[in-house]
Amino acid sequence: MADQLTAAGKALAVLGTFTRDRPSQSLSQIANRTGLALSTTHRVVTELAQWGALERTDEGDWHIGLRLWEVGSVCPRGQILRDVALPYMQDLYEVTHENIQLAVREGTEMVFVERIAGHRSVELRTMVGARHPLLGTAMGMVLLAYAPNEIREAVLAGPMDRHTPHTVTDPKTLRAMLAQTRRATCAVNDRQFQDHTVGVAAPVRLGEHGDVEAALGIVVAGQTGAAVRQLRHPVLAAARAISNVLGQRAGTR
Amino acid sequence: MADQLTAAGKALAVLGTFTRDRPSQSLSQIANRTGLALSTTHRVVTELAQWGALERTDEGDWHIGLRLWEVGSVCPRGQILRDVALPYMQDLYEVTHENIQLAVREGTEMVFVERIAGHRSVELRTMVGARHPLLGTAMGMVLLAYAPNEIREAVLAGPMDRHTPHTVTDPKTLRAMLAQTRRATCAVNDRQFQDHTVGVAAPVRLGEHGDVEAALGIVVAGQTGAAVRQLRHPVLAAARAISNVLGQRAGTR
DNA sequence: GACGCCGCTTCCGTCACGCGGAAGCAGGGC
DNA sequence: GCCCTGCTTCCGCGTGACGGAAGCGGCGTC
Repeated sequence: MADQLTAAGKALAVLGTFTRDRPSQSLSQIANRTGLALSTTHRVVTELAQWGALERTDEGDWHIGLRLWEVGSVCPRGQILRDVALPYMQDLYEVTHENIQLAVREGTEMVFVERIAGHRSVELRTMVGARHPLLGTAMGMVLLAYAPNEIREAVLAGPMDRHTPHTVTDPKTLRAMLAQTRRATCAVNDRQFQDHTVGVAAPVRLGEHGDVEAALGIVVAGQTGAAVRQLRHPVLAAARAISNVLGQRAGTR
Repeated sequence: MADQLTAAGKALAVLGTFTRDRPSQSLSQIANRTGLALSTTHRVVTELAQWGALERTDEGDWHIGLRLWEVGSVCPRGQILRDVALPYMQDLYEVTHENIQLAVREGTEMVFVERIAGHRSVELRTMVGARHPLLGTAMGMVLLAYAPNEIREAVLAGPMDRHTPHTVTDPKTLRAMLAQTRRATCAVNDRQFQDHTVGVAAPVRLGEHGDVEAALGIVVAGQTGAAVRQLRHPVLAAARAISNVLGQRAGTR
């Protein structure tokens, strides 16, 4: 994280050092990670805190402030999307009691925006706010299938992680699966990411032009075949319902 | 929103102009609201966009970017609290099918952090990310009951909105209600905010010292008396469960 | 209790970076 | 074609940001 030397850039660099794994850190840790001088860091941090972007713990460490969360929650592809989708994810969860997830594509990755995980569902590795590659999951498959060409090519040309023996890494097969995803308006991931778990995902359209930028997915344990195929309809219906609400909103804005 | 004249401050001022009601705006709108010169605004906005804090719509308007949402989601009292609480709110919702809400206190107000609202529940006015005064709601009563003295005094001395004929505005009565809230570890709001709706709320403890900084609440329509009293136990249990998880987390951090 | 270490805070002189007026540009309405 | 509005780019001036260094305070050590 080199110094671009612009004042606002330093502030953003400071904010960027906070992650889910490192939600709070001391002044010198921030200084180290940003490469800024300690005194500079101090000034920037103090100013951010004054505005409410950062807060201080009793121990003197710093963490992201509620004010910044509030502003971040105005993100159309973040909290606002989440707010619209949650009731439908809710319904879906109640029927299935499995993990329900919502993600948006950001470049060649996806960011998890919402997740409903009751106590009875499979334990998942992903977290809200986390980034994840597109390959290897049903949600990623959906996002990739409807992504612009350059994104698709970049991903298919890039490195591919093999998570399980079932992970598909052959570009030709992947292309066929993407075509199939577009045809069926939904993707199924059979143990490609984790052994014993199967995912089903469907596209959510947002924006004025109805572009697909989000995906709704469900993850279930151990089942294959007919049981999974039955999940397609509720998932598709929920995704379509969310898209409809978003479309209406865009119109009335 | 006067100019404090510091560079980072201008960037923050720009971010601060985005609200739920105004999620996207043009360059000149931002310039007007911040009081910055157009060229300055342009430079700042461009830089924020480059980092990912802002994004541009096809129409040329600006809105909060996903990157900022990601950073905001690292807020302990925001998304992280939400992630811990959601499964329990989930369970509570499934039993009741009523609105379940989570809020944290920020000064003399509260900020809604999470909300589960199925299609069958009462329509509420509040939104996730919104601020709200403490008086007049069960959740606010809980937050006020456990707030530092100076906050409590400030609120009781301040102006009080009367929402319905049932709204309590007498400081003496309010003090008695706060004491009762602490005694019962939960608050009940009988039609003080909206006619025909009743709220029940319980404290959530977070932070190392187990301070109460959040409240879990439920809002139901039309009922009073015994039906409401029965809600106290599940709400209390859920709030306690969330507090426990948060306590353990703080220990292992 | 004195010493030293470490991390945070404050100070201040220098200098480059941010500032905003003004000019240029693109769209679109009359 | 003209004007008007809103966005973008340019550039010289002056001020606010920079970071080295000194000061401070808490804590562990001898």
